[in-house]
Amino acid sequence: MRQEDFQGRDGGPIPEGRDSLGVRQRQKAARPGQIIEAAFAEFAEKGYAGARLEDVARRIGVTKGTIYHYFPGKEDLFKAMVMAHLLPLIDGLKAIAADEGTSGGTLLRLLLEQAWDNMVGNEKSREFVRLLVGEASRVPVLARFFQQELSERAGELIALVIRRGVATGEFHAEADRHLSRFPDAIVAPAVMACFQAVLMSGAGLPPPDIQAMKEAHLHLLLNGLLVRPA
Amino acid sequence: MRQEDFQGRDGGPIPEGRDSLGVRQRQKAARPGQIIEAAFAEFAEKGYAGARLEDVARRIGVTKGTIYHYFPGKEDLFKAMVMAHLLPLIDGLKAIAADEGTSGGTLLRLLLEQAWDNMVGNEKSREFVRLLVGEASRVPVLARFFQQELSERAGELIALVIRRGVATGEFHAEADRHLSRFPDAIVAPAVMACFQAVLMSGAGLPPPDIQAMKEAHLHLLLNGLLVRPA
Amino acid sequence: MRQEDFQGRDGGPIPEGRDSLGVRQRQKAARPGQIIEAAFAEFAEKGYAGARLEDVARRIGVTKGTIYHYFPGKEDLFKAMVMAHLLPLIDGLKAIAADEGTSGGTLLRLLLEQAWDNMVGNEKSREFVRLLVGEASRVPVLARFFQQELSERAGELIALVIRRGVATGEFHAEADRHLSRFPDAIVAPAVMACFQAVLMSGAGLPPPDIQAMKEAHLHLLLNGLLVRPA
Amino acid sequence: MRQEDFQGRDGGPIPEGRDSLGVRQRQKAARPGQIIEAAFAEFAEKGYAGARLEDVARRIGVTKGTIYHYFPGKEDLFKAMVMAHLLPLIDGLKAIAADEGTSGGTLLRLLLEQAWDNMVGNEKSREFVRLLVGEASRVPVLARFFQQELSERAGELIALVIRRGVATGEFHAEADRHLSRFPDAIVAPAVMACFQAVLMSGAGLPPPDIQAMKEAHLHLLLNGLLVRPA
DNA sequence: CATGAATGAGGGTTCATTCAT
DNA sequence: CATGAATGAACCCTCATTCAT
Repeated sequence: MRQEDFQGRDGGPIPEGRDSLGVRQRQKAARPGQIIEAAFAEFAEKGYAGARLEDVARRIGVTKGTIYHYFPGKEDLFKAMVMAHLLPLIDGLKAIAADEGTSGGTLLRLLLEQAWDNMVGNEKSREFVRLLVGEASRVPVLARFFQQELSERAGELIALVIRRGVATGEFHAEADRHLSRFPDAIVAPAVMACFQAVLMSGAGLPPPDIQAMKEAHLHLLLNGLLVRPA
Repeated sequence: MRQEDFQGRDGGPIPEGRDSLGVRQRQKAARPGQIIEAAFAEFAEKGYAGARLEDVARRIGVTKGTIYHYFPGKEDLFKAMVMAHLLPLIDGLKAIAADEGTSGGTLLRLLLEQAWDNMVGNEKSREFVRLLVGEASRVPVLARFFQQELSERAGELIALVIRRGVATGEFHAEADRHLSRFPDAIVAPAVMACFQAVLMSGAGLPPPDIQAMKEAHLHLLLNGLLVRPA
Repeated sequence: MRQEDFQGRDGGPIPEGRDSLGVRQRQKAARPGQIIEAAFAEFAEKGYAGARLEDVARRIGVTKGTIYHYFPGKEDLFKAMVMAHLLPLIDGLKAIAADEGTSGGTLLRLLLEQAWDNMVGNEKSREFVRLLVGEASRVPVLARFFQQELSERAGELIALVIRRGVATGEFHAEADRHLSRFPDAIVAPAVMACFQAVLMSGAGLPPPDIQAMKEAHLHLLLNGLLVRPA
Repeated sequence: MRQEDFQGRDGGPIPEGRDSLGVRQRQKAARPGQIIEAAFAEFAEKGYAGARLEDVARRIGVTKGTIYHYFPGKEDLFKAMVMAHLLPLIDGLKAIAADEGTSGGTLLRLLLEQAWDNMVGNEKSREFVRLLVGEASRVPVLARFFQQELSERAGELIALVIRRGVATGEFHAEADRHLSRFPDAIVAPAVMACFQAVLMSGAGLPPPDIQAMKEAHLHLLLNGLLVRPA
């Protein structure tokens, strides 16, 4: 895995093929999306190095060679897969950021709601978070993209939300001062929940109660632990 | 990697070789620890499937064969390496748990202090956290061990700390009710900080200010965001 | 590449498409020639096994499938390409052979002139000679064809020329006796020049002075080295 | 096949393993030579791209992997094989060049004698000549090495021989003037004979009479064709 | 104890060939 | 006629594992 230049397969998230076309045409248009989806499942299950392109192909009923019609190689497929999952998240962030006239508290709740729904809410996204943490940092171009386009952007958005809350008197000023250095602390419990769920699943144990975790997160975040903040 | 039965390499964390023995004897006693250390470095850098035993061997100036004198195979080495890192963490937890007569607030600070120092404080432990999340959950026996011996135990300890704080009036009662379902939320920012640091490193960017992050964590945890809790 | 039966693509050297036909018709008629030309370029550059039909196709702006409309497969294309280059050479030989009433010396000069012009004179033919030597002898049907239709025929022609020269007193009798066993020795320097030029090109060095080589060949051939032939 | 830096496996031509060592040791020392020999046979038969490393391995009763203990990859093996065959030829040239006090005629005979014996005399060397012409020029580093270390050196030696013959009055002065531009013309018939033999073999025809060819070469070279040189 | 030669089962990648459109 | 998606058989190369020394 080397860095190289890098082009996400743009377009919507995992294109699915139009219609009103011959069977062959429809299949062709759908292939990249199918492959990416299968690749995600395979990479999530086995990790980057452990995944076999032949298994990716088998998941969608084609042969290895077909993958090479659409992606130059394993690494490019991995990158494209990561990008296909990252772009919607970025769009989600942009959507919230565009939401101008809202109070800090509401915006925060919106942000966390989305974080829990998009990241923790379903098995696939949890696996994706794990994959990102586990493998993407070994692919410099992905690490950089993630850091700049998502992590940093999220940080700025959170900082903005906090500042707005402070301005309206909802949040206390100390929060701004501290969290501007570590805005991700705000969403950390959601990320943590991903791992916990993935781990329980890996251990063959029953999954945790995600709704309860989400509420715990919200409550802790807003109120903290101390009875009487100094 | 399949589950199979599993035996952690007995006791101490990464045995280092006693003394008052011939050089050969001392080397022999030190080997397992050396190998485990080298294995950690290799696994952290390349991931489980991407790591090569030959490279592990080269890191300590021996050849492949030597590793097979001490470990039955790659997977066993991986397990032993994970265990060697996990056991001290468990011991740390036990030590705190044994600390009976302390107030909730102090105990919490102690707990977090240890979490930041042991997990986020140095590059190696951050990498280990990433490795655990990224790979260990694919090894059921490790996932189970981690879940039962560390995660669950930590959860209980945190719950205990909270309950004690509530009992002494330091923490408000709501905290107990919520966090008993998601005690790891308490340490989530520390874990998050690991990823952030690993990711920045992977992206070739300067590392974040960990001390500031730690303070942000503490402050947020204790005070929350809201000015006046309803 | 196996021997199998073998059919040279009929007549003319690299058919080029007549005229007074629709564009489509003209294209269609021209295709085989285009393909053969592209195939030659590709085979010469990469060798038989290293050549890719897709690259052959790309050279003339069509796709792989098109080639299969005109040739049954890679090996057949190779054979056809070799034949297309061989046939004109054979015709050249026949033309000279038909030239009855000329002296040995003139005929010899004619022969060599043609050899240098057709084989050494331009990059493509030099590459073809190399290809023939390098690959065609691994295709029995081509080796046989070349041997019988060109090599042997050339041998006979040369022998004839020598005999005629001896008869007219131009060449000494010994020449006939010896060269009847190895008539190709006469043209060997021209072949050698091909390799030398190809090799210089492969080594990234400036090409040799072909005109000077040709003169050296002629002079050596006619006069030999010794001052006073016994 | 790319150029890259390049190191011939020095040493004698195809080392063969000493003795007075354990079986394993003896085998190990012999392996590179065995592999190179097998590789030559395979490359000669199939060409570079057509050769399979597995078949090379099978020829000496080992498996594919073994080859990779001794050579980094296919191309390196090819280069090493070519070098192993080239070096002795170069040494032969040097030996002749060192032969100071001999007349031009004798030296020339010596040179040609060696050329015929080393290049045309046995099947393997003929195949090697073909391989060199057919493939080596596609490997720039080999093309360059061959050109500089063998071709050029041979040219200089031949030029020297001619000049010496001219000085002693054996050869006429014209020869020097012409052949200094194309010294390889002197040995061209020997090279030609290689192809002819390889081709006959490829065509499944009986091999030519090499001794007669050699004599034809000698005679033609010394006396030329013309009865009375103008 | 340690070495490293050897194995052999893959896994990534290529490409001639087929065939529905 | 021409396309290019899809196949599948190889082929290069890797590497965990074994074992004679």
